[in-house]
Parts: sequence; structure tokens; C-alpha cells
Amino acid sequence: MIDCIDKEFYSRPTAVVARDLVGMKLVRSLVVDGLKSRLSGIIVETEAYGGRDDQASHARVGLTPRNSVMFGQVGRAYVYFTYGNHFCVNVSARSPKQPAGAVLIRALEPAEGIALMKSNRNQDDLYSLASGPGRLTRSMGITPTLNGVDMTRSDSELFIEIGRSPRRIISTPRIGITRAIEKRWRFIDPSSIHVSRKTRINVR
DNA sequence: CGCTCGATATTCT
DNA sequence: GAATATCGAGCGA
Repeated sequence: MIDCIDKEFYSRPTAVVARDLVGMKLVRSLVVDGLKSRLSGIIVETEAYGGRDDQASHARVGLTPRNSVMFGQVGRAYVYFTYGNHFCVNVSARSPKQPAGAVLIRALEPAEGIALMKSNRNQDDLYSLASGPGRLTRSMGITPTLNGVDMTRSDSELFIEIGRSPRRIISTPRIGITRAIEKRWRFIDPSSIHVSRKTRINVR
């Protein structure tokens, strides 16, 4: 029996959830050529995004069609399209007192279904497969059709399991934003090389 | 290796 | 019209 992370885990302050998700396993269940397949990776980089009080968050402007998952039930997938090319995946998480929040998953260390992930990315280099939010959604076949999916159920197409304990977790300012850069709400496992280029530069 | 640029949805100004 | 929770191609050093 494998543990799927439950709603209680996500019903805590978003930054705490973001930190605790490092080391957990993101699982994508899909059907390829009539066969049920499983893709997974250990989460090695996350970022927390809050509500009105977080000027870097999509939720800072209040509820819109795009960010509605951030205001809904915790433990749901928030998938959005960005920069004209890429998808990013978050899981909604927040303290019960807060109106909105989500954790952006920024990098994975590939675990299961690596051959299919390589095929999805048209890329053979293991270290480039899921080292970045746009890369990991592509390698795992995550698109906005999964927006709103309940990630606390192991029969969902996308969910998170207990993984391993990272040796160490570092926090730094978030990447690719211009507002609220003082918040150190990015969490990474610095022992993993499966991280974005920008991350590595920052850690060094 | 580092820099610039294109892709172009959603939202903001 | 401009900015954005990004990535990879193309180019020059």
C-alpha cells in the first residue's frame, strides 16, 4: 500500500507545504496505446505562492478564471499556460485562514517511466528531462485538461505520494519574478542535480 | 559559456 | 500595448 498525500498535509501555510513537498513523489497515471502507464519523479524544487498579500502570486488580484483553483479546495492541480509556450503545474495549498495559495513544482528527479518521459521531451539527457517547470509538465504529459484534478487520490491522473527524505533543503528567493523578491519561498534539495539552470547559478 | 530573441495566453495598464 | 511563476534555438566569444 502506497501513501497518497492527503488534504491535511495541504491545509497548512503554503510555504510550509512547499518545503515539505521536497522529497515527495509526483505521479502521473495515463493510458498509452491502451496500456496504463505510470510516470513519476522525486520533487526537488518548489515555490510557494500566496494570496492578496503576495505581490508575485497570480492570486494577488483576486479570483479570476485562470487562478480559480488557488481559491478552491486544497490538494487540487492548478495547471496554466505561460509565455506562449509552456505549462506549469501547482498544487493548491494554504492555511484554512488564507483565501488562496499554491505550490509550484519546479523540478523533478525522474523515477518511473523514464523512456516515455524522454520520448515526450524528444530529449535523451536524463538531467534535462524535468529540470524546470515547463520541462517537467512536458515530460509528464501534464496539460490544462488536468486543471482542477484532485491530487489527494491515488486513482487520479495526477497525485503525490510519500517519497524519500531529502538530505538537506535550502530556501532562496523565487525565480522569474520581479515583485516580492524578498520572500525566500523557493525550496530545493541542493544535493540533486535535477534542478533548473537558474537554480544552480543561485545556489553556487 | 553567455546573450538575445521568438513563441503568444492571460491579465494588467 | 506591456508584462509574465519559461525554454530552446541561434549566434558570438
